[in-house]
Amino acid sequence: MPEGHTVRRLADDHTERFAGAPVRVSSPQGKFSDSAALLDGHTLTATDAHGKHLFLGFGDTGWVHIHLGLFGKLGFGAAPPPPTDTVRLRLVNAGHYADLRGPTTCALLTEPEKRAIHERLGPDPLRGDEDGERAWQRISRSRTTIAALLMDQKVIAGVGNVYRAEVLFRHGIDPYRTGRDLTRAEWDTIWADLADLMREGVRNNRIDTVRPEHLPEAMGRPPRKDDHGGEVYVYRRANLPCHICGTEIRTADLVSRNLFWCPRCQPTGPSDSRKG
DNA sequence: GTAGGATGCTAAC
DNA sequence: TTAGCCTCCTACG
Repeated sequence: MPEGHTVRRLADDHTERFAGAPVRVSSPQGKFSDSAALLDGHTLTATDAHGKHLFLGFGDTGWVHIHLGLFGKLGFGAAPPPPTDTVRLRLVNAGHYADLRGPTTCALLTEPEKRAIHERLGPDPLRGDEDGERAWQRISRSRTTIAALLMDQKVIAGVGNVYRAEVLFRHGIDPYRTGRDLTRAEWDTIWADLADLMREGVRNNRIDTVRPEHLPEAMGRPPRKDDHGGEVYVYRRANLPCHICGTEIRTADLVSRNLFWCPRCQPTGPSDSRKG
């Protein structure tokens, strides 16, 4: 269940558990066996995260590049259970194991190959090395909707379907407005808010976007349970009442992902590009 | 038991 | 624009 905050967290998890000592590396499933053999017994020397891409560095041997995709998972524990045929990559040391299942990508890369991946990704709000300027250069010239731009990893790295929906709600922005229709001030606010939300996501290992004053307790309503673990305004709340205004949350398919928004709190902008 | 969806992305048409 | 990747979980009979 990975957006950028999860991947940053996973990088830190690997550092805590495995960095600085030799690691047993295997691929019980077999699809990563050749590379695993090259890495087995080597020391984890570095980890890195950029957007939804995770990198595990093994000195001169190279970088393991992991992308979880939609359903990849990394599981940690103390003593490794008997491996099953879905475990693509297993790391083991004296006190820990990590099992990788179902990733879109698990490959051994050279340093230049890793660099090439960074170069095709947009700025990541969780990396301190950039502000939102590079993203704004693309957004301000684009006729694409802001909802689609936020999901484009070349524009901004690490935002997924939850943060996309939630950040637009938090700033009352109609998801169908185009990039070029956005003001600089609106974009700066979105970028800053994403950085805050995602940093909190790293800390808590879940996505919470509801401001304290809108929590059910503060609104005099019974506590609720969102099934993905965090408190959100609109994500996966289609046809339920908006926490703020009570209007039914709407949903639509946008670039084959489910979009959620409140039509009242996120009123249609001046150059609405909604179809149909 | 089975179908379908999911916090993602790419290659091919 | 569409199919494909590849795993887990839920909803539905």
